[in-house]
Amino acid sequence: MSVTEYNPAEIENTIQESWRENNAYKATPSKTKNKFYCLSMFPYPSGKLHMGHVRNYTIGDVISRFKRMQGFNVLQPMGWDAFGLPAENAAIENNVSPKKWTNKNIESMKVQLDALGLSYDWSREINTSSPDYYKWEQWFFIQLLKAGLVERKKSEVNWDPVDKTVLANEQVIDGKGWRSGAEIERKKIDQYFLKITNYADELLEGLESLDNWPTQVKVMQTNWIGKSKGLSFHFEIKNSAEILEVFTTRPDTIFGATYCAIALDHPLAEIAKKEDKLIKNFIAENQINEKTEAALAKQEKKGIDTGLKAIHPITKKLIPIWIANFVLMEYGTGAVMCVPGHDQRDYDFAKKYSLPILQVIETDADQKINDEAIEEKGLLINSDQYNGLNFDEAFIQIAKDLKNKNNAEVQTNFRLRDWGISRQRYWGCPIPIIHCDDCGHVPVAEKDLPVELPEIDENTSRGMSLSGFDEWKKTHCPDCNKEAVRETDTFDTFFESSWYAARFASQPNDSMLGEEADHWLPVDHYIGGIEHAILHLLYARFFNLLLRDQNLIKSSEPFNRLLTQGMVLADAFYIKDENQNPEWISKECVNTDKDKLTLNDGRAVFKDGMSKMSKSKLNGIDPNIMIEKYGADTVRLYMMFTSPPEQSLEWSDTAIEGSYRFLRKVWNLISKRKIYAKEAPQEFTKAELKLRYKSHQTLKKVTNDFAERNSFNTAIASVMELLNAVPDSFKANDATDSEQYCLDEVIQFTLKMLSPITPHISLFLWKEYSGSDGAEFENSWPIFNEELLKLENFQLIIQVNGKVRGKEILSVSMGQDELENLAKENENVKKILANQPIKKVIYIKEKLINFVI
RNA sequence: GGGGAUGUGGUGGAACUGGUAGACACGCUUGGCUUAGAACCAAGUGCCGAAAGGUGUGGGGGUUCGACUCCCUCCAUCCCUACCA
Repeated sequence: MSVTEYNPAEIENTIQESWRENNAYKATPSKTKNKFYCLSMFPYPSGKLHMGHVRNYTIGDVISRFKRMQGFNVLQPMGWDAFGLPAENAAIENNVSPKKWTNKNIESMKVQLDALGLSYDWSREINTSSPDYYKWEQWFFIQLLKAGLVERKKSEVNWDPVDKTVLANEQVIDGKGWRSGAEIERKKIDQYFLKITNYADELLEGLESLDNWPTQVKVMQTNWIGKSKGLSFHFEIKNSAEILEVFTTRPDTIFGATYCAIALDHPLAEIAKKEDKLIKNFIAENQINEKTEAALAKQEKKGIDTGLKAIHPITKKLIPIWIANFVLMEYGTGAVMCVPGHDQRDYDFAKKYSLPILQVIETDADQKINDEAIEEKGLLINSDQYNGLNFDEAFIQIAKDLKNKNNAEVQTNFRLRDWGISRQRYWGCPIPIIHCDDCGHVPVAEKDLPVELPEIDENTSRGMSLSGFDEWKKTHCPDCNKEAVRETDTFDTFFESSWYAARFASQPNDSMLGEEADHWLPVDHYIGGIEHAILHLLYARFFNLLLRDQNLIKSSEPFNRLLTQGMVLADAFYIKDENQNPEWISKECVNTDKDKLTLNDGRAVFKDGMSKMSKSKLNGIDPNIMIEKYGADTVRLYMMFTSPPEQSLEWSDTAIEGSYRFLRKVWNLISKRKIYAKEAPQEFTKAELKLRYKSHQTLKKVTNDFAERNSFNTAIASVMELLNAVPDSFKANDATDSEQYCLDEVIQFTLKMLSPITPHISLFLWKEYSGSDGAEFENSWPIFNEELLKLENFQLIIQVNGKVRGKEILSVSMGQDELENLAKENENVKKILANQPIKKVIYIKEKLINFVI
């Protein structure tokens, strides 16, 4: 065979063509092989693959390919999370229907994915915007409705009064509509909710079984669900028949309650504002128009006294009731008891409005509430009959005493709220409900499913919602056949992504899921961005329980093992405009002269450092261009080599050259060789045994890195080390038989170990090198020989007082006494010990000895 | 504000269970090859120091014979915060 240059484009086309022809990655249930379901979070079809996708899908593909080599029957599907806001925005901007826009994007992104050499079973492709898919979502919603897991209630949305449309949180910037710039209003409308709180306990307990999930994700979900035990009780109000219901997790601090705070729209606030103009003004001025949790928490805390006095349930003292902008009607009862001595938020508020602060908990004698609240638990003081009790004792006693007065209930509370699933949009799955004047809100008959989206008109209004489709809305009541109207809200797009994993496993035409679902489920390995740690992953776990309880699947958790990959970052550059504001520019426009960065016109360019690749910062790197330049194998190798998967990855134009160089090195070594098919030699020289040791040790490490640690960067580094360890003489033309045999071992292991990461070059070289058709190559993983890993000698590290002072190569058969004496005799060690008495000797077997003097 | 993470040479990172800090790469320096460049090959490369040696994992403190690793505290950056996906 003639030696040619490494030409990735040619190789990759050839290999990808052969995979396509052979239907190489189509998954069918097997009775002999164990199944392995590997899933990467499917993308929103924005039109262009970005480096974040490339990284995500490469990780999933490496795991899939490795498992396939280990003999598993692997299912790795891919599809499209096709509903969502960007399609509507594109429609408004470019006058193209969301459907056309989305489907075009899917087409081009599929080509891009294929160019990466990802081993997907495309026969299972899902497009969530297709009626075949969302039909079952609608059907399932109706089952949930029947099971009492759906609630219809009023809830607030962001209303843009100029564009006359509901806005997503990200479309509200500083309280204003992103297009209109109008002040956003809060509007209450009827919406559907899924009762995820019914499953709060099970979602919490389920986390304990997820041994192969990152702890951080489990902690985040635990905190998000936020289970807490507390006391629910009420205050009576002086000169009023009303009562004030509150919940607290710290009943031990009840003697420290010096005021109560209620929400702006609490019933008591409504009463108070009728009587007092100042209060009315305060409420009007403090209406919140941005309601994300972050925005609420950062706003200045303001309040006003209602003049109402609550009667402390134990001391009977009167304490004022304030209206406060940080208390929300939606959470709990919309009212809280405030203990400024032991809650920092209450403390700040009390200082601001000169409300009394009492200390009722003592942690140690010195700690006083001079500058801040004491939030730790301790013993009760200034609490009459409860003085001296600890938290648990006080909780029980106070709960009991209040209960006896018919005013308390021990309650378990969850921070988790029910899932609001209604969206006032066009490009989503229509909620299958019909509103009838006589029969109320009636589910669409199952025979009439799916409720399909209407085709869109050429000229769309600015705000996009189904409510504008008057003809489509008109229908008849499934119960009484009277004229009725359709529900015009669509599902939250998290709905689609909550069950796609199951649908990939089984997609019958006549039902939601078939028998094959339980064959593949649960997903064995799920890979996606850490940004989905809470919402998507919690909703998907919730849906899995719903599917189980509807007897559609058997497993209780959808994802056995989870890998959350970090973001892809790149350098971002900007210039300053006349107001010193940054104006982002693309890297291509920047000239580097010595240390100065400039534009062509000489203006100074500033470096922002590494930040997430984004459109707005113009720092995205186009995967296509990189694939054209270096080939998919290099891009994949770079992605896997340059950072551990969980961490963020910093793009570097020069570093990717290094990955390309390595593959060229592999090519140059192997492409000019043929397998040296002779019998194994009987004896090996020391140098040969050393290389064989390295080969098998590397294989052992790489196997562990792939299978257990998901540590691909270190796996690649060890393969590089192995190739570096081959002596030149072994590669020479006059190498001995046994040298060639050892080199063969290196080559075979190397191609196998690289195959999951760089599948094209590996398979191509294997075929050429072995002269086989490569059929078995992707289905077998080599086994290392434990015998070759036994060592006769080891290196002993000699420390004095924990500092390395010498190293000795010693036999593993040496006893500790002998070894200790030898260590003391080491020239440098001897000098430092200088005959001083040794207080202590610490010996770590075959590793280290430490003399303490 | 709350929750979660991250911080190691000029750069990306390694050190898996408390036991040699800097593997493997990128970059850089020197040399070879070349008319020249690219590519490739060889040697070197944490910092201070001529060397001996000292010092060094965001800052400060602690536990330990021994700390990148465990504890306390502070700082910086990133992610999520329920209608972006």
